[in-house]
Amino acid sequence: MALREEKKLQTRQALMDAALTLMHEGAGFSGLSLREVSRQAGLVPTGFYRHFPDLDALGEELAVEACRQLRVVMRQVRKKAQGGAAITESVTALVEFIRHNPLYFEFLARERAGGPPKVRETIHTQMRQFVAELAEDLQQWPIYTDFPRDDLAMLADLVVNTVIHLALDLLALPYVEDDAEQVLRTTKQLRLIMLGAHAWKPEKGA
Amino acid sequence: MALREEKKLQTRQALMDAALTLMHEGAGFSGLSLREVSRQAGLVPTGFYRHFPDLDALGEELAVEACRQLRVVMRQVRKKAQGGAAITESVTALVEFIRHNPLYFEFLARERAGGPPKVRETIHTQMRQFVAELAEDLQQWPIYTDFPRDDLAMLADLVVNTVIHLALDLLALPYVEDDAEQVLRTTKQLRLIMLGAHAWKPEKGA
DNA sequence: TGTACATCAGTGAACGCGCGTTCACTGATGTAC
DNA sequence: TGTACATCAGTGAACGCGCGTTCACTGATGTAC
Repeated sequence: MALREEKKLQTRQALMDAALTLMHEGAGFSGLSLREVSRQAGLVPTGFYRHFPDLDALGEELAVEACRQLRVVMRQVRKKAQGGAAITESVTALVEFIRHNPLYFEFLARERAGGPPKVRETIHTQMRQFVAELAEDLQQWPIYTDFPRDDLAMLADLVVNTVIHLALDLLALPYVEDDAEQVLRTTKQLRLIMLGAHAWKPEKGA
Repeated sequence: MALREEKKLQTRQALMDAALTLMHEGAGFSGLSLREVSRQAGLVPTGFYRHFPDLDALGEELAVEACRQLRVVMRQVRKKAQGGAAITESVTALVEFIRHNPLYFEFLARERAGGPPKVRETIHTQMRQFVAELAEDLQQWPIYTDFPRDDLAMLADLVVNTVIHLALDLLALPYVEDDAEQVLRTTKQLRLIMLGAHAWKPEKGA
């Protein structure tokens, strides 16, 4: 019972890849059809039901997988940042990762606000998780140890949002060849935020 | 030739309202059908063609109108800010406006990243315009007069993005009844950004 | 003001098409002995 | 190892349905005289 299971997983992955490919080429997830996705995956329409009850279920699975990948990136970037790397290097690492496998990130970017309710919910929950993780990370820096929890969350949210904004820009249609401008902009913004955080601490001690 | 023209405009508006309503209730713009929108507007399917060549054209019109409304809000908020109003009041003004006519803002939020190419393009162009206008406004403040243009654009982009993030949250499904937390968070973020901007100036003089 | 004609927003029937889903099936893979 | 049976991923025909779009039309509104 290994060969069969493996082949089934392959087909399942082919369906997910097919959906991502079609979404990249055309309209968003709402524009997909079950037959179209199955066709792209080299499967007869009815075969789809062996893997998902309907298209929405596949969408949710894509959301979960995309968030899993984003989590990996975030972990790497935060680790770099903790290791003392400059903001520039963290941003560069993120950009490279996004450029290397853009389809899942494009899914996140496009469906975060526009997708089906369940997909939006999954992404939203994960985002809150990321913000919480980053806030916890920040708290361990000497500069932020006496920040109130609320303010840490506020700061983390600002950082995550700024980074997501970059990701959205990088994935914008048509693909911008020259990242440099947006990357520089984001780097400056993060630096400015850090300056603000330094100035914040004494003022809002309570 | 006044009565007829007026009635036609009314029907046209009914079609746009129908699209917004259906989008609010269900999937995004890609999920709409021409027959469905016409039905909601109390029009027979073929009547649609008297007003738009196809659904995408209606989508572009929605994007233009939504941007026009957003521009009005931005103007008001910037005027308040120039009048010396606190960040808190500017944010409150924005929130009230969004709450008052949420459908166009929901369209912007959902289709900015997930909509058809032309719609995304329209919104993207408008956003750049807003950022440029804000940057110009900032330049006239005594504090920012010797900011390089690039840095002003960077700052304006950060502010606009932070505000949009709030708008997205407010329109998130299901509607959050209690704004207070998100509004406070955004207010703090803007204050922190301003602190950062103050600290920025001397450091990056060139 | 009244009449004869033009315009054109909205109607209703009809079309061919891709859709999601059902069903009975096939045949390779897996299991029991 | 070999055989007989079970599982189940993928097949292919069929269905009813809503879709976008065409066409000829109707009748109220607008215009010319």
